[in-house]
Amino acid sequence: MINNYSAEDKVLLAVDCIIFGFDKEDLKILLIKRDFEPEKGKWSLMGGFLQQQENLDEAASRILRTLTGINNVYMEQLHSYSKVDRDPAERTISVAYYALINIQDHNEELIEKYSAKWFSVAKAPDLIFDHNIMVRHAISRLRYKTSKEPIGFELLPPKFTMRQLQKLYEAILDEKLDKRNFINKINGMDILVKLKEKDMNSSRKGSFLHMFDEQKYNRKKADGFSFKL
Amino acid sequence: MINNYSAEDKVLLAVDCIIFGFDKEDLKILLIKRDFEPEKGKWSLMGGFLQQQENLDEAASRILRTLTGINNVYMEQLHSYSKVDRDPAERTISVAYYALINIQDHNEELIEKYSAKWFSVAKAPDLIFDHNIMVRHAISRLRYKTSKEPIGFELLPPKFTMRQLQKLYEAILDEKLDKRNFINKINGMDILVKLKEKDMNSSRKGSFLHMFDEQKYNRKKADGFSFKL
DNA sequence: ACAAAAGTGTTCCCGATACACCCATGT
DNA sequence: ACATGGGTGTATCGGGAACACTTTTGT
Repeated sequence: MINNYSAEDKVLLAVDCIIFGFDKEDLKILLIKRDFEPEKGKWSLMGGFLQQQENLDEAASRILRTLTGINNVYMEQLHSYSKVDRDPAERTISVAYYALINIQDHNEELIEKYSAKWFSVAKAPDLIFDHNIMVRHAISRLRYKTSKEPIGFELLPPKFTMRQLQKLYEAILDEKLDKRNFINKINGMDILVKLKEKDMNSSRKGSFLHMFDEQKYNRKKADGFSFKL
Repeated sequence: MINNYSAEDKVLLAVDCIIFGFDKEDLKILLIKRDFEPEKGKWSLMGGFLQQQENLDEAASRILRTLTGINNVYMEQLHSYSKVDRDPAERTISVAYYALINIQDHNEELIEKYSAKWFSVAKAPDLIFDHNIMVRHAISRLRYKTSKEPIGFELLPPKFTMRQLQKLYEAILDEKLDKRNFINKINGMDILVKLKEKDMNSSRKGSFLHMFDEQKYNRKKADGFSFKL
């Protein structure tokens, strides 16, 4: 016989997404106000259930797309949460994912449809179930990961200034960084291209825009280089 | 209504355990020879299904206990694997855990009952499903984690020599370490107690036994100290 | 006497950090 | 002219890596 597994122990498997964005100074997360039970009216992460024909990564992408309209987003599986009574309605295991998006890319209509809102991580409201814990874990993972892989760029527009990049890392790490040391480190890795173009919004002098050169990074990585911040 | 979740999307949730041990020179994993379908006769990780009244950590502990007879083992959740056809018999999502045990503690009868066997990680056979990938991930996580937290001791007997500890880290990292630098680093952290007792098995001269001082470590940690190797 | 593992400090180097002034521009 | 943020280089410090000889004891 092929199928000797018992059917009695099946469970509902949810996927919840911690969606990170970065806005000028603050690291933010996108939360929804639940218009359904349980916990209707409270803030929570965007989530959904795993479907039969998809894997977890696909479910996470689908859920993210539902709320933001964006495809091809950097996402990573975080952890699975399984406390027996974590969801009062029914036994549910949740696999948390975090996503990094360029905050300008979100879709206004969808945000409205789901009563979603961006919150600075420092000022986010209490969330339902164990979602607060998930967010804490996600921030901790984000700190680790952004210091070891060049994924911070996912949170910025394609063209960004050094200052924006520094502000981003300051927001993620929640500490001030030295301007010269930061730029020296970044330039030392030689994975950005400096454009002729300047961003004139932030100062009178203007500041040069840069782009992450993914090809160059991949070549260097294949050669033994590793990103380190 | 309380329950507005659909029942159609429930899935089987498995827990698979990568059980690490250390034996003189080698990092090992405990594998079982499946005496049930699918893939009967092939090697695999020890696993089981999540039950309704337990969370994932508890399921992992239960599964480990079933095979080894040991309780209170260091375990950590690794990752969830969800490829749609990963298990040919039925859609199953698996949450992998890794465990660190003192290899001397295992129970011979249980090992025999499950046709289990210890393999050096370097010489382990091919495993069913995606278990090879799980093992690779587990080793990678183990490397990271043992360099940041004093969990390597879980793989040793309570009393161990500096040389054993070094061999352990060499096996985990798969690289030779310098004897003096290693001992200097360990002693610099001041989290071991050196016993008067010597282990006379490894050499004519004998070498002093040490123990991990968990209280001391916890006090230092609360004071801002962090383990680093 | 010799073989086999244990034990023990110092030097050197590189990467991380600290730090201050001039520039360009809009008002 | 001045206010605002942009851009740049060097000196110091500390942790990590390299490195070799003596000790003990069973044979």
